[in-house]
Amino acid sequence: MSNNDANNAATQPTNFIHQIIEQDLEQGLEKVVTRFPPEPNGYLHIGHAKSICLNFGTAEKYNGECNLRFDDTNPSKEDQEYVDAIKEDVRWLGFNWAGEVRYASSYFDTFYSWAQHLIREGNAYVCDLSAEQASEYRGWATKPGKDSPYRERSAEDNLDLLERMKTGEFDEGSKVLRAKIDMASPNMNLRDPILYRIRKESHHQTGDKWCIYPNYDFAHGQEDAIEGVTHSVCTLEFADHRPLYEWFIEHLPVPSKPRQYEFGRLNINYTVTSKRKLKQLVDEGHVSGWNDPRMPTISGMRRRGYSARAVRNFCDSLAVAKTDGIVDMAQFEFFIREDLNDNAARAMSVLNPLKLIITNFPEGEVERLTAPVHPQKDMGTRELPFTRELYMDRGDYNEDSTLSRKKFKKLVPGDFMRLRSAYVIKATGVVKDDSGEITEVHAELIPGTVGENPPEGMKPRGVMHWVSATEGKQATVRVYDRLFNVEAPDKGEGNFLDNINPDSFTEMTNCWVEPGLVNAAPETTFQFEREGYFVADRFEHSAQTPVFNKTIGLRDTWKK
RNA sequence: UGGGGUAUCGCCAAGCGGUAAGGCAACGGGUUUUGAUCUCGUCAUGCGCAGGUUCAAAUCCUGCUACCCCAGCCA
Repeated sequence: MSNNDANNAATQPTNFIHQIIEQDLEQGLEKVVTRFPPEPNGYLHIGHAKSICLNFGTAEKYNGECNLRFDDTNPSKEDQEYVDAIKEDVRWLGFNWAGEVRYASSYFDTFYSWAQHLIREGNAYVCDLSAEQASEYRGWATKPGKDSPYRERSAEDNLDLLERMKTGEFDEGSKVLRAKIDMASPNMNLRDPILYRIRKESHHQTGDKWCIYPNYDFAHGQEDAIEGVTHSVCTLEFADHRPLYEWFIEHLPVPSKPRQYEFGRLNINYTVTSKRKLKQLVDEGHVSGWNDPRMPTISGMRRRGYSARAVRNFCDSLAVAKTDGIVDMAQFEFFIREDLNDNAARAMSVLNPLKLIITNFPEGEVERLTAPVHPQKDMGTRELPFTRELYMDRGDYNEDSTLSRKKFKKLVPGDFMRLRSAYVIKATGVVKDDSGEITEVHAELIPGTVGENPPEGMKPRGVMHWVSATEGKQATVRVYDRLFNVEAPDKGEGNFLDNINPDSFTEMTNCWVEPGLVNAAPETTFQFEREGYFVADRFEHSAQTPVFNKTIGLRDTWKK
């Protein structure tokens, strides 16, 4: 772990889960075991990152262990692709799970024998009610449910029926195994919850071995118990399930007694964190895939250029509490910029090129200037070829020379400007095409101003970036903006898709970068000075076809 | 109108009976060859509301109110 992480860990707010753990430790608990238990039915997103940092971070903090366990109890929604992606994402975030990856499906035999155990104890029964009937029998929040007519089947019959469900003798939906608890419980989860349902589907891990699959409630606590998990941390919506979680732990011969604790899931404005919605964005082509740089998925953030450290720092800054708030995207962006400012190499790139001719610099000549890779940290230097023909950004020139020096720190006719890491120049004129558009800006350099202040009276208005038109390289730059243009895209009446920002993606193919950049390895991050942070695309960048993604702009306090 | 949660600055929050931490954002000043960074400063007589207990309450009690979650053979 870097110093940065260590420092943050030291200032980390103590949360209620850590408080509980510390009490448990004082009372003799020997080892803390946590787990991150995703279902492989989609890619991980920033909300999962918080859970990952909490679970793995907690284990790390107390010298315990954290398992990565796939809660793969529903083959109809799951896929090996997701299993692979999730493993990659957890590793990329910088965490190592204890031992091998675990799968709920590898405990299916045990679950089955435990179901038989419940039946023998008179605590479970096979129910033939249809889904609709079962729903009716379940009652309403304020209305108690009524017992299923199949509730009093004999243990022998139940055992036999369950076995036949398992071997595929019955149709999907025709039978389920239910726990016999209390149809009048004010907690709906306790109204004889379903333990097994028939699903004649091939499972990504167990193939066609099973025709029945356990429900979440009949799996999760037992998985924790089998793995010796001490603190099973989940999100708030599972609080109502805790009594059921405990019921199974009490009624089954489990090897350990884990406890469940709930915390508030992470919400961020201007985005959605629901696997269902993210999948919809992918399936319907609103984004290019799960790793589209606009996606709040871990793989999307990675491709966008966010570092794992920035994501971790952000997650660690988050409170682990029971409030369900919506964190401001600006808070996340702070950590992204903080990390990139510290670690990204500086470079220059002209996004909207406008020719800048240095009229007093000889044609064909190349002056090799050097510039630091980072303005504060010692990260070495880089070579910057300076030539007669350069590119500057169109936005850095304005014909109105009456603009105040205080307010407009860019090039205007007759005034001086510093070329970053190079000369101070004076704008002397422009060339326009027939339509009146400026095609060239002409300027002359002030000799001796590289690394030196200009003579009296030539104080530059400001500093601007540039790239040699003859030595620089052409590149594609992809600019991303927020995917949704409202704070809470999934709240309110309409479809969340209606809130998609139509301008969230812009591709600029005529950008110019300093020559060294095309050789950058994919995923190398840069600060293009005065523009923002960019990353060489993980999949499409190459020396022949340089592609950079805009990660995030520089903080901009310029009041227009 | 059943059950389970939660309410402290624009946002996220600490606080666990002794007189409102911190971060983000915002707003001012300084430094600067990135309008970046860095740096200095400002930002809750107030803790959902109303009562009560106490020398002392965001913290305890009572009663309200608001919001979130639960009626999948999803997790």
